[in-house]
Amino acid sequence: MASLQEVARRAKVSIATVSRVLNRSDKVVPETRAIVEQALRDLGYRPSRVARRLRMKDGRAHLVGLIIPDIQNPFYAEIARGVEDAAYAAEYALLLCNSDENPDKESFYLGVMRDESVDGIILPPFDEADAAVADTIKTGIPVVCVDRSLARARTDLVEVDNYRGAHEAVSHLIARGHRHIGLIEGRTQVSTSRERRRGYLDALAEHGLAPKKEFMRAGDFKQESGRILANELLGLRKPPTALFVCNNLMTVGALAAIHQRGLRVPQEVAVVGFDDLPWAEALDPPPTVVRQPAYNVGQQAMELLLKRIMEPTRPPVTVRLLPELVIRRSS
Amino acid sequence: MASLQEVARRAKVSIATVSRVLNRSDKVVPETRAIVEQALRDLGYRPSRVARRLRMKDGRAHLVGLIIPDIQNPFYAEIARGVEDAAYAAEYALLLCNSDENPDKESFYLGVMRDESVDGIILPPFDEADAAVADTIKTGIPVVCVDRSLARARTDLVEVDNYRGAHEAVSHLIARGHRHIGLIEGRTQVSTSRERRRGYLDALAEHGLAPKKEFMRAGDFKQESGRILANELLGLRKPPTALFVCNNLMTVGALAAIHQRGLRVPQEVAVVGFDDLPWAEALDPPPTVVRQPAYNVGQQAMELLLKRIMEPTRPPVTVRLLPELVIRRSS
DNA sequence: CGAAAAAATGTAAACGTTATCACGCCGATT
DNA sequence: AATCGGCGTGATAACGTTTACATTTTTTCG
Repeated sequence: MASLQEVARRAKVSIATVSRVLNRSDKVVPETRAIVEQALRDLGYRPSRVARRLRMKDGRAHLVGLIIPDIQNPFYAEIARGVEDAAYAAEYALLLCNSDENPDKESFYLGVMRDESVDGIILPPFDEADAAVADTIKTGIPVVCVDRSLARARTDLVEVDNYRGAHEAVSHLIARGHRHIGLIEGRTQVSTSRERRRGYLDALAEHGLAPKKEFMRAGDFKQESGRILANELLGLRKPPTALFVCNNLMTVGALAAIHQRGLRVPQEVAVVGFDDLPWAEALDPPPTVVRQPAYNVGQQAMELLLKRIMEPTRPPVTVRLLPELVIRRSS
Repeated sequence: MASLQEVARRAKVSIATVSRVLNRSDKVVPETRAIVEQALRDLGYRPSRVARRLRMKDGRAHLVGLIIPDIQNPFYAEIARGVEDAAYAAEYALLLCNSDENPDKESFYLGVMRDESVDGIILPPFDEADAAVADTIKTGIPVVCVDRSLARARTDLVEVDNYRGAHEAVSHLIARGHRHIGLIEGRTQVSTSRERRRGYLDALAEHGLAPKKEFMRAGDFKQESGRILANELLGLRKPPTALFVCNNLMTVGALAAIHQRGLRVPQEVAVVGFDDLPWAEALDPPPTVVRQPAYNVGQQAMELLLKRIMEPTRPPVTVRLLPELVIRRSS
């Protein structure tokens, strides 16, 4: 509440001097410095981030934005934690928003972030052609993409090797003797979905298995669609003996569908999911999954963003992290 | 990026006029209004929230802070969603931070929020005596407490009837025939913990059961402590036949401990947890829990905060929501 | 000792808004 | 005809910082 003005008055110096002792920039003679510091303490002065941000050019707001589809999805919650911890370590605050995979919300929040003059933004773009994000990048705000990539713009990117994860998962099922493997994928506009599908197809092909159209279903990443699609697949005349489900929520939905049909896992139908689940060990059965290093994704994204803020012209880099197949009892 | 200045120049009017057409306050003659609006569009003008916030007195930043212990805890994630949705509906942005139940982090973020001149703050206080929160309230920033209450300060509060929830849970176990019921509670400085313990004790007393010290253990709300304490209880010479576990993470930990010991649920040991779990249905077994209306807590907190922002002198209110006993297969 | 150089401090502009006040113009009132 | 109100607008002072520049004080040294 106390402003520079008041501190200056109390210390009987000019506001410039106070500002100087605060920013330890120019030299201030020890005596005055002491006086000013005393006044600072007496008044419990705290600089206004708002005024500071208005005055200064880019990159020193110590505020970054994070837009994620849904904080209730543990995958994104884990990313968020990674970002947050790295931000806190660098004394940055975080403006966190849920886009709900809704372009309008994403747009709204991108606008807010521009208008708040954040130092940078971290997000998984809605899809490869995300126009709102492209526009934001044009304004010059540093953007780091996580999880999903953007087709046109060249930004820093932290992604996971989705192809490899899917390939390993499906190879694992094949190694377990499965020949009829169903695929439940997410929205196909999203780059990760397509990579996972490629991994699935290639793994099949490498083992001389022909993909079947009717075994491949696309959902929307949500639990309910996992349930519905698993039901469809298991309701076929010749159903698959194994399911590869392309994200965490849909995996839970698929398991629910399987339970509902009274099928035993993995004896009657095996399941491998993408994304680990926080309480996987307590699930029935604990599912085999492709675990993404989500915390690292967030952490590295924040570190990349900090680097870019410091050095805006640095050429964009892509960090590709490796997923890990965690074999539990559903396969 | 375009400022009022530039718009004014292009429309050949003063910045005051531009500001007027933006804030539709004073009258502007239709002709000039049209010209200005055209200029606004041409330049793609967006007002700077930062400048606006600096200039205006309290309550119009359209920015509120939310501090929660851990976004990875589904209970808080659900609260956060409730807050976020209500905020978005009112076109407020959210500054979200994790305190990790760490007073220093909480303090840091409270500071950030002061310095950002947020319109208000929503949080579960660290404990009843939370000094950092008390100080923040003194500065005049509207604060709404959720989940936990504050001893001294009189703030708006959205809480859940913890006593009742615990009472119902334990009564349910007693009705199922249990006479030896263990309690795994959280940090006892937190008001909710004590209320839940009261509910436990009263339910026992009402059925003529004497509480046993050795059946009551206090943890720190985290999964690991649930595991450890459940192990302690089940390792007693005469172990309890049922466990009442006072939050979600500790419930998962307790279930893990039980599995590890090879005990069958609910035949050998029954469990009732506090807080619902998002994938309860997929857990083994699906646990009986006291479900808190976390989404509503968040939503109502945000609405209360908005009211207070509009009317700062309104007397504080307490909203008490009812939990619901969801009986599944662990009891 | 005095002038120049160096160091410390002060002044004021700028950041992008909102809001108060003053100004000019026009029709209406005495 | 002089005055008054009202209305639309423009100038300008905040808000709380940082910083370029101006000014004052101190130090250096011939």
